[in-house]
Amino acid sequence: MNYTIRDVAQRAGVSQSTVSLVINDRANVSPETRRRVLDAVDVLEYHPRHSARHLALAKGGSIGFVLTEQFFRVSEPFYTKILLGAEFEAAKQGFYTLLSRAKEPFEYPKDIPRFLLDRSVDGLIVAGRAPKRLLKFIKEKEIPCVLVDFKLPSYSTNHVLIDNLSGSREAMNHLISLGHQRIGFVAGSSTHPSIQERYEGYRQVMSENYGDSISDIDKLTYLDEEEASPQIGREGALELLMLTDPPTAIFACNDATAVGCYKAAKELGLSVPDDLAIMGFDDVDASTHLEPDLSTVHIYKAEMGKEAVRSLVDCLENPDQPLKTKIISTKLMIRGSCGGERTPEINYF
Amino acid sequence: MNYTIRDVAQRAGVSQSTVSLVINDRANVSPETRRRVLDAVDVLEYHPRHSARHLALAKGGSIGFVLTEQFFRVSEPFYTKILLGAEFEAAKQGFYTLLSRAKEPFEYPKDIPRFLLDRSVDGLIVAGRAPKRLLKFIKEKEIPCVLVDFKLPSYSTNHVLIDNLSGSREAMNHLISLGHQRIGFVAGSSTHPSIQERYEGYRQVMSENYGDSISDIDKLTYLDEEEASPQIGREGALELLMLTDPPTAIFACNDATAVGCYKAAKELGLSVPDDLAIMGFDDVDASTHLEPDLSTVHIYKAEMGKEAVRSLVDCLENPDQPLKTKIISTKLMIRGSCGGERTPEINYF
DNA sequence: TATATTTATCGAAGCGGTTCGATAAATAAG
DNA sequence: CTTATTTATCGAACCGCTTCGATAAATATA
Repeated sequence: MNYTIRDVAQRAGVSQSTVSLVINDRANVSPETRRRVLDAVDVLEYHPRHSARHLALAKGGSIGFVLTEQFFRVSEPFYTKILLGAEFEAAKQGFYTLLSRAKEPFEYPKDIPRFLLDRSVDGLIVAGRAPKRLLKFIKEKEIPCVLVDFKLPSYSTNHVLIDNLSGSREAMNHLISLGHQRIGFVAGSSTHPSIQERYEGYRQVMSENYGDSISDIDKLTYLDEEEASPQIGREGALELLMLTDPPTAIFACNDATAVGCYKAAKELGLSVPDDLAIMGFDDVDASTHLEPDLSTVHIYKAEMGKEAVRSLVDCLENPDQPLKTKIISTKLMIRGSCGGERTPEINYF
Repeated sequence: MNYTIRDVAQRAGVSQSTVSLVINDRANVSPETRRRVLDAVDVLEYHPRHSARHLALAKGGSIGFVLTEQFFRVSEPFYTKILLGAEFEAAKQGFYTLLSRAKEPFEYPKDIPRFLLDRSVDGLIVAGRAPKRLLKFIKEKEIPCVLVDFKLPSYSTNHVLIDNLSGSREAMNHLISLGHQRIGFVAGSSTHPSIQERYEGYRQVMSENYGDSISDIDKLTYLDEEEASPQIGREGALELLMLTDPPTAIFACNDATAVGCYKAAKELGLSVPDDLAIMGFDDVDASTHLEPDLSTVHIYKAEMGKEAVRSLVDCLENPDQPLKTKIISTKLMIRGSCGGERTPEINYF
C-alpha cells in the first residue's frame, strides 16, 4: 500500500530515474516504456510522496495564506471568502494552501509563521493587513508575496486590490440620482487604504455635485479608527442623525458598519429607506438578511483570492517577472435600503 | 541564509547527529555541547526544513481539514469558525493545517484530496458531512480521522458532536415557559444527524408537555431535505403560519432558516416577537444583526475545532487508543425574538 | 587496578524523490 | 561503411534530516 518509486521501477522493469522521467512527463522516453511504467503506477496506486519531492526540488507546491488574528473574527465572512477562493484556485493549480494567523501585536521573531521559517511554503498571500515587521521579514527573505486588499506606502510587491474608488463613486452617484443631497459617511477602520479610497470617492462625488453648497462635508462624516463594526456604525449614524440638519442618506464604509446604521435608525424611529437611505460596501451574506435588504457594493471576494493565487504562481514560475497590481472591479447591488430599481442577484460565491 | 544542519554542526564543531539530538531535545548530550549547538543555531538562524524532517520521520506534523464544497458557501460562517478554531489549536500543537474541499458529487478516485494521496497530512478532520466513498477510502488507508458535527450509522471513528438534543430541549422549554403551546418546527437539511436530533428534542418536549392535546404535532412541522437556508425557512414558516390554527412560536433548525422565518413574518404582517416568537440554532454572527436580534442556541464552534484537533493529535501520538466521541454542550442565548430575560453576550470567537 | 557500565559523540545509512553525467543502442551524416 | 548525433535508459549522487550501531571517554563496580 505504501509503494515507492523503486517499487514501480521494479514492477515496470526499469530504473527509478526512468519512472521519474515518466511521471514528470519529460521527453525522451519510448512510448512502450512509458506505458509499462504508467501501468505499474496504476496497479500499485503509486503517488509520489510530497515531502520527498519537496526535499529534492527545494520547493514544495504550497502557498501560505496569512490573515491577521483580528480578521479571524470580526470581518471574518469577508476574508474567509477570499481564502476559499484562493484555496480553490490553488488546488486547481496543484498547490496546497497553508493557513496562518498573524498575531497582533506582533513580536519578532517569535510570531513569524512557522511555515516561513521551515520553508514549507513557496510563496505567500497576505490578506487585509499585516504587521510591518512581518512584511519586512518577507522582503528580507525574498519570499514571493501578494498582498490582498491592502498596501503600504513604500512597500513594493504584488497586489490584488479592490476598485474602491469607482465602487464608491458609483454608489454615491446612485444615491444622488435618487435625489439625496445631504449624504453622510460613516466609517470605522478609517486608516485602512480601502476605507480611505471609499471615503475619497464619497468626497469627490459630493463636491462634484454640490461644491460648497453643502456647507460642510466634514460635518456629515464620521470617521473612527476602530475596526469597522456594527457598534461603530451605530455610533456614527446616531451622531450624524442628531445634527440639526441631518443626512437623508448614509453611506457606510462597509456592511458591518451599515448594520449599525440600521440599528441607529430604528432607535430614532426612522424608517429605512423612507426616512433614511443606507448604502453599504462589501456585500457580505448578512446584507440580504437585513430588513429591508441592504443596497451595497459587491466585491468579488473569491475572485480576488483566485487572482492572488495566479499572481503568486506567476511569480514562482517566472521569478524575474515585474511586480503586478491587479484591481478588481465592484458591482453596485441595489436592494431595498435606498430605493431605486433592484439589481438582479448574482450567484457568485 | 539557507543554512542546514551541517552548517550548524560545523560552526559548533560537532557532528550533525549531535545537532539533531540537541534540537530534538534528546538525552545524553553534555550541557557544554548543547550550549555550543544552540549558539550556532541562534547565530545562523537555523530552522530545520520541514520536508526533510517529514521525509526522515515518515510523518510531517500536518493535519488536513476537509469541508464539503457546499459548505464553502451556504453554511460557511458556521464551519469556517470550526476551521479557524482547529487551525488555532493545531498551530499551538505545532501542526500545520491543510485545507481541502470535498467535491459533490464525488468521483472516486479522481476527487480524493491530493494531500491524502501524497501523504502530506498525518490525519484528517472532516466537518459537516462527506462523501461515503471518501470515508471508505479513509478507513481503508487507516488514516487517523475525526468527524465533526456528523456521523454515519455504521462508521466507527472519532467524533466531535454538538449536544443538539439538550440544546433543542432547552430552547423548547424556554418557549414553553413563555406560555407558547403551538410551537412550529421548520427545518432544511432534514437528513443531517444534527438536524434530526434537534427535531427529536422538539418532539420530546412537545409531547412531554402536551401529550396529544396538541392535535397533531406533525402539522406543526415543516421538514425539507434541501440545504437549510433562508429560502427554506421562509417557505416553511409561510406554510405553518397559513394553518387555520397557526403556531405562536417557530423553532428553526438553524439561524439561516430562522432568517427566512423573519421574512415570512414580515410578509404576513406579523410582528416578532409579539405575534410570533422565533428561535434559532447555531448563533452565527448574522443572528445579532436581525431586528429584533435572534434568540438562538449558541454552539461553541471554535471549541469544536479545537477538540477535534486534540482528538486527532491524541490518535497520532498514541495509535492504539480507543475511539473517542466528544459531545460539546450548547448555550441558550435569549435575545429579542421571543421575549424573556436576555442572556448576557459571550465573547467567544 | 582491572573490568563492567554508563555517557557523550560520531559516521553512515536511509527516508523517497530528482537530476546529472555515462553508456549503449538507434539513427543520420559523410 | 565509418563516424557523428540523437535517443533511451541507467547508476549514483544529492536534497536535509533522523537514527542506529560503533567507539571512545568517563564513571562505577568488584
